[in-house]
Amino acid sequence: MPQNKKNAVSQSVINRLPRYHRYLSDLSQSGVSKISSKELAEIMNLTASQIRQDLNCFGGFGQQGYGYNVSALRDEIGSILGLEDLKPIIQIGAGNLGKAIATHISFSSSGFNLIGIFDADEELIGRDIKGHKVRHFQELKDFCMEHNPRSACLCIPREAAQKLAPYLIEWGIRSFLNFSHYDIANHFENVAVENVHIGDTLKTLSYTTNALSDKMSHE
Amino acid sequence: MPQNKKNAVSQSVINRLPRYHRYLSDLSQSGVSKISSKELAEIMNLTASQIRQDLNCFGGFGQQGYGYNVSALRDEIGSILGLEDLKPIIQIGAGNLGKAIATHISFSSSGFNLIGIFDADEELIGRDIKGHKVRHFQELKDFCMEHNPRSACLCIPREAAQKLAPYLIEWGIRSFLNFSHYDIANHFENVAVENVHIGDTLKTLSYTTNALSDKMSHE
DNA sequence: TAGATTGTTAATCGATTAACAATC
DNA sequence: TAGATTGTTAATCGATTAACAATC
Repeated sequence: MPQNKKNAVSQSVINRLPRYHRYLSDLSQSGVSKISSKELAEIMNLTASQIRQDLNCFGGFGQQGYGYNVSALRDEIGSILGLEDLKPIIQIGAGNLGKAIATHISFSSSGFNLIGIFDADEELIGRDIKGHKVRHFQELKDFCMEHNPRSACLCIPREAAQKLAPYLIEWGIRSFLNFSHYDIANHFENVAVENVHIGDTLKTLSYTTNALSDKMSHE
Repeated sequence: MPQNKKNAVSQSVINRLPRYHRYLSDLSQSGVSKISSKELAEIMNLTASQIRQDLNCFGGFGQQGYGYNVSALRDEIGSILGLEDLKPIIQIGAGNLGKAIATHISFSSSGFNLIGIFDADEELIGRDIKGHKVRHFQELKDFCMEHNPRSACLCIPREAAQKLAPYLIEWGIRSFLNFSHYDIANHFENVAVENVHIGDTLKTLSYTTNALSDKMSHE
């Protein structure tokens, strides 16, 4: 039972956990064994209050008068995030983006185990990406039946995602890392979706870039 | 003057603007010319109230009793985001991720104009990515002096980002699309940073995936 | 005009920060 | 013990939702 205190932990807290995990891993590897919420807050540019509040959603991991044990806390957060039990995940799409994701991202350090890569492009079928032969979409159903992945990483265009989503869900997929512009969460219930829309992020940067120039020129 | 009403628009609102823009573009292309906040809310899975509240940070773009003109509103939001004036941007890193970003992302539809790609790996120098010859880091300073980019897309590991950041800022870069784990915003002032940490997103998905299974098995 | 829907103010909700007693 | 720092409650702040008068 990973969640031992409050029943519902807010999305904002959950979104901060990976960053805590990252900083604590780094600290641990630099040989830091003990840290206070105040020190960590300084490093991460947060308030000590927020850190203590966040952690206490899951339990009391510190010691009064002392602080937190860095590696123990890192492990606790890793366990809350479910990073130890590697969940099988398939990737759909082996184009430019798909290749980069499969090569660049460490699924295994994020709680998943990449077990297959699929594409529709004959050109790509059979190629090797990180030790995985790219398989044809035709094999998807049988593969899902056999290996029971519950998660998928979608590196395909919106139309393909829209077409494929109902099948994936029928075949047991329940959680998605979604790079497509198809809004899965709006169309299906009881699915977990994380969208990565780099174009949207760039547009936000466009706004803040302009706002920054405005600000600087008014000073 | 893009911001004509309130002085400070919250980050939450700004983060929603690209999604509005995307949906309105799609609607416009599907031939929809008029929409009410209620209808748009339904499609986007938001509340009508939030949409009206968000838009009114920037001005009154609708018409009482009628609703909003889809393409006009799309253009207004595009203009707020600064998508028309293409800001020169350079990309640092032409590895797997860099290649995918440069190929996959349309900078020009997000307010930027990619003017150069750089890497340190001799192996990659001179290669062509989307019509850009990959240049060596050595050329960075002169290139910045000549073309005056203010923005950079960092597709390099943390150590490289940490080493390079002070130089980039010295050479005039003020805004970053940051794929590295180096926390630029913590170390420099008056810079605009958007971080893309796909590993963090995956870890969040790991949590929600487990939470979902728990939920489903308790029903 | 009557109906619809905005722009905007007020009420609610949730998240962050501050404060402090508990305790190592 | 005295000092430090947590866990936790209370206060503040901001964001979302509801309500409604203005108006097309």
